[in-house]
Amino acid sequence: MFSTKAEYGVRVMVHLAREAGDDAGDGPVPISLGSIADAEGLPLAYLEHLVRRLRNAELVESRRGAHGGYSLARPPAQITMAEVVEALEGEIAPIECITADSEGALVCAREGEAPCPTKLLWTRVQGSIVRTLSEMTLADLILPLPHRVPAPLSPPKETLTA
Amino acid sequence: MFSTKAEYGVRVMVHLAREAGDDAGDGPVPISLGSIADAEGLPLAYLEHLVRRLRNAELVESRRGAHGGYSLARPPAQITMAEVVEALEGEIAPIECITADSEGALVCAREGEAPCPTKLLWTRVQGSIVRTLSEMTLADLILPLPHRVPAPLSPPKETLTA
DNA sequence: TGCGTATCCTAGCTCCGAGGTAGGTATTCG
DNA sequence: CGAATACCTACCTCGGAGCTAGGATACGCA
Repeated sequence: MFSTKAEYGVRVMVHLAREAGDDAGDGPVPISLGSIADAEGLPLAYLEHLVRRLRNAELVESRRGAHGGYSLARPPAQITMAEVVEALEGEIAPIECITADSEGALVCAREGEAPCPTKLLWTRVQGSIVRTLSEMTLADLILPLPHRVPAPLSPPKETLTA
Repeated sequence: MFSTKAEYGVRVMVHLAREAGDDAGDGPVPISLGSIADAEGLPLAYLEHLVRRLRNAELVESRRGAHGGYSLARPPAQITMAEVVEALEGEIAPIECITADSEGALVCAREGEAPCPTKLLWTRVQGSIVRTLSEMTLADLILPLPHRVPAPLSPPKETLTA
């Protein structure tokens, strides 16, 4: 479904949000990737690749050199998880057929031919994923909130164990 | 995200639902996989693998021999897309960490250790996917319904083009 | 000024699963 | 019987996930 890119990357973002050093006049104190890799038990060299994507998406900022590191580019509440996952995984589409045009409308690739009969299904799935990710921000993840929202997630009745 | 297994398999199911021969006293007239492969432009040998999963999940029934083939095991309205996708793809989980226990509750693997800080996120995504799939049945896909439901899927404002 | 610590960049490596092929056997109809 | 079909097992190939390696560049500090 999602790869470890999303998992690791989200963990990095959460780590940055939690450990955010106080802003010392000159921007927030950056956190080195090494310390994050250590704390999370993830391979540093691999995280470097992931964090690059986050930087390209302007979700984190970096300071090079000694005592350098990364910090969030915006307050956690202004970073949606859709942005984060998108930056890490690329465009979110349940199957190839569904993609998004320049205006954000969902379209079926192979337009012109017979549109895939199952378009409706994948469109809905895509929509529900993107909506769910868009509704959450980094701020929602920095605290271990047990029951923050009243009843947003009714646990699926049948989870369909294979 | 989802593989072609889901795509092809769903198309087979839709095809079966659409072409469903009249019940001729002795159960519905089965449709050969070959004709489906032809009509959909998909490789027959590969479909055989997929349809096996559908059969194991008791979503289709088969008749062997000449004039044999497959037919739906239940009326389309009683087959949820969650069942279909689950049969084809295996358990639906956005990342490894999230799985479902015997009672259908969502749990984080590596329980006991520090639970993944991002559990809340993946749990919600999983929930929204499963819910969406569970709310649709095969019957919803057999007609090209342009706007059947009033406003179930508000198109995501930003589709986040990479 | 030079050393240590970081980010940055490019290249490559390995392994596994997706996606498909091949070829056989069993079953049923005409 | 023989054609058509489902059923089963084994195999192949290729691309991407998930790393690793090694350097170049930038910054802080003694």
